[in-house]
Amino acid sequence: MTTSSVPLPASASAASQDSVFTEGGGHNHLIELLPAKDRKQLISLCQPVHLVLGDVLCEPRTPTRFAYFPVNGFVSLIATSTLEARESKIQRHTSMDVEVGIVGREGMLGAELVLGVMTAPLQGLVQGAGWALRVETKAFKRQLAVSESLRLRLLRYVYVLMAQQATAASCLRFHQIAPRLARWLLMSHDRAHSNKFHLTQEFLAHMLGVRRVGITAAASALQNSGLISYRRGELYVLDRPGLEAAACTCYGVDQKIYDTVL
Amino acid sequence: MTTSSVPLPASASAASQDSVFTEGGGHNHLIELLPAKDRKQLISLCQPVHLVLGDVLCEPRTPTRFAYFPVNGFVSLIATSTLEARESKIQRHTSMDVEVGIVGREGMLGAELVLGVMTAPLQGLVQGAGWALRVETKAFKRQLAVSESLRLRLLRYVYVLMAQQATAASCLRFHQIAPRLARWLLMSHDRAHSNKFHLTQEFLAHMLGVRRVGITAAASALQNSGLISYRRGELYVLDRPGLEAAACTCYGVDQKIYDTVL
DNA sequence: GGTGTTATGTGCGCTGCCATACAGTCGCAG
DNA sequence: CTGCGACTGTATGGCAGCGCACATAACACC
Repeated sequence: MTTSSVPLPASASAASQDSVFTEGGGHNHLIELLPAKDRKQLISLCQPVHLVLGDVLCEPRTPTRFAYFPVNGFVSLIATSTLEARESKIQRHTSMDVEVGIVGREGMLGAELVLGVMTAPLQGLVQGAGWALRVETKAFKRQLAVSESLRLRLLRYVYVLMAQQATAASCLRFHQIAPRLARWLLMSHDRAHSNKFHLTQEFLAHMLGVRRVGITAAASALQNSGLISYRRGELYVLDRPGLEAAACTCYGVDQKIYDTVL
Repeated sequence: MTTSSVPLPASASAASQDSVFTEGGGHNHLIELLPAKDRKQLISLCQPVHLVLGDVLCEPRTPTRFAYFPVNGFVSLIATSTLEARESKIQRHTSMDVEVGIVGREGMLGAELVLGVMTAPLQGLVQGAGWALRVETKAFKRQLAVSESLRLRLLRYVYVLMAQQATAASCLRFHQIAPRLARWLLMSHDRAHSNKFHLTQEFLAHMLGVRRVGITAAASALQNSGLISYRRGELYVLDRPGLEAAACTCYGVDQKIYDTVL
């Protein structure tokens, strides 16, 4: 439920002991891009926290308590929709949630604070365990007020988030399960810095907003093509270029927008 | 293609002559909410322009030349997606575009400028003819720099836009054509300030990202229920409460977010 | 090793939407 | 009034994904 705020590796020596800080080269990209002074100020307000798989960091329509800058882990942004009974004669057992964005080292969770709104618009679900820098809402807003470079940088990130959501919308509407699954794996692969994922088909179904059997079919196809392999909650990316070919172009679109804007 | 920049009613007297400025009570909501000084400054930079049905005010990945504050007309934000041949053995003739947001008197087109990005993320298609206040990118950015109330207000609007897009994503994924059509009509009704629309089924299909025959079926159902009536490009809203009951809850969700944030 | 739990694979009937084609119907210009 | 273009209604066949039910496989723990 709650994020485990561990005793932490605060100093550089402690960090070098902890593999999660050494592998993949360190920091959150948004923070890394700040001028040294602003970066240090912000980091001094943050505390490292461990993101535990399955933790919910924020819920829609509830006050934002922290902003998170993922370093190693990553978080899914999930839109929840209500079921209308009239729409189907039978009760729908699969949930109506669907992922509309992913936040990893390249971004931040809590962008609404930059817009002056204290209420989270989406659910934030930890989808890859790891570390993040966390800062309290109040301190973060104070820092936003004094650090223009921070503000400007994060506003541009908000643009990226919006573009990502727009992409997600048309992707959800038009693309089939298999290409969407491939895209999802690529996006996670980028943020996990590992070829190995810990996830079940049930979870993937939840993310893509489809039935589990739909994932079974799509994942089998990808496995038979030699692009991935998986067994009981462990999934391995075997052929990344192959996955890119199998994914819908939405992957490249998102990628490109991020690169040009940030 | 281009917006017709008409000779215009610049003075108050000219405006009182022109019915579009009198009916519905006047201004753009975002502008109206500004303190008098900031409002006047902004308005002095703007020129009224006529939004012509079908005009494209901005294209994705191209520089933003103007920001628009609709007064009477309204604009659809449209995401364009590419067709992947592998996804269907037969060529798809319906377009892959879909609307992910609407901007009317309650909002603005060109919110990316507030985020410090000069490139439009989506296509802006005039969907209801009418008037808007238009301001050039450069002047607008200068004004943003000096008017904090403007900046804060518009940032909050960006939040609303994001929420709208997230809603659209899950709506596209889970809801059927008829409720989505009802929702679309309600959203347009709110912004058109009229019970009469000028639109074809072809156009509606384009907006919802479905085939025309899908619209025929859904619209027939709504007409048979006495909620709307239409013939050859003219559509009338007959029973607004009935439409609200027929629409998916996404309508209410969007509404509520706007009310609480702005 | 046995047992319960979790994860994955399969089958079946159904529905909602798709692609395509074509037939009315209305409005308008010649 | 007549022919044409634009708009709308209807029909046919197909497919992707749905709800549901159940079978198998791996692991985890005693």
